[in-house]
Amino acid sequence: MTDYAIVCICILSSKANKFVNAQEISIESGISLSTVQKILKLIVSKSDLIIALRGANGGYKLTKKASEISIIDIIEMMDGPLSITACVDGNHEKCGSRKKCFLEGNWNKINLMIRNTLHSYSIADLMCSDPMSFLYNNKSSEDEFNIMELR
Amino acid sequence: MTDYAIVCICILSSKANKFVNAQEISIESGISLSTVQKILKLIVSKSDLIIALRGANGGYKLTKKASEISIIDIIEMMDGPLSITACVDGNHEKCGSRKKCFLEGNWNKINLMIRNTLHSYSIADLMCSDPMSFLYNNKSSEDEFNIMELR
DNA sequence: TTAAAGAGTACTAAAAAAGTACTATATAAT
DNA sequence: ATTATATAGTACTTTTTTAGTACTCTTTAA
Repeated sequence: MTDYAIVCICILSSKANKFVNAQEISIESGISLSTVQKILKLIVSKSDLIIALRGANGGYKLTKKASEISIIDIIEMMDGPLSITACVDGNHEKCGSRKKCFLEGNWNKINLMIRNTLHSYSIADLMCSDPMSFLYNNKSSEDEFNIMELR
Repeated sequence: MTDYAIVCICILSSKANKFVNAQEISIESGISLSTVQKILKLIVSKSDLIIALRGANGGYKLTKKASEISIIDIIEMMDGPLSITACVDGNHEKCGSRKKCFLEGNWNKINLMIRNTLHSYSIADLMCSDPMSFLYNNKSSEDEFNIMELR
């Protein structure tokens, strides 16, 4: 579902400033119409990333540029807060072996790093076919570091 | 399940060089005996991380030190290769909108970074209660960088 | 020889995810 | 105003995945 959401957003971003309806997105993406419809209305209701226009010639439109939408935004919008294990962050109550859990806050660190990674990638990065192009884009130095790590 | 696996491995590492049976681990962890049994035999069959001894006084023992077991090893042993989306790496056939998929190899980069993060953490790091202690441990410079990123 | 412990497999149940269908609401064009 | 078109919202069904359980077989130490 999150995959689909990202694909839909990519398509919308490739036709920015224009309302694109669910059927067009379905055809472009190969995702079934009903699924596209479901995902788009979900995104609209859960975020301000997309605005919708009803009625004839209606459709969906992104409110931000592709470079301003980070992967983590979409993932967390679809799946809720990122957490690898049950007892990350606020979820400590659900950890059955609470007192015995000596892992404590260490998961949080790992989690934070992964969030960081996902945060540093935008939809624009995903759509870009030149794997190195974001080296010379206007990205923060934090992001540049991550690129070094890729090797 | 992967959570459980990590907890079991942590317990084993706290009693290294000694065979610990499933029941002990169940009691220590709070995880039900049958689940502990299931996980441990799974780990034995899928990796060489743990060796088992049958019969009286039998049990399980780690083959490596906690600092030598990375989180990614356990996660990928339990869940298979890490991939956020369906069309990462070898999975390109399963991506329905293959030709239309303009995301191509970009997911792989993100994936690689996340693997990298998880690779840089060991069971020892997880068990360590001092959040900064791995700064002065014998870890690679690559890992040190990751710590910086945490702030 | 016996009791204890893991190995392997098959089955069941529960939870999550995905997909579908239907009704309501809004909008543009006529 | 009316109609056609498009999204909003919700409820339901199906499928898939995950988790948990039970049983039989094999190994090992006392």
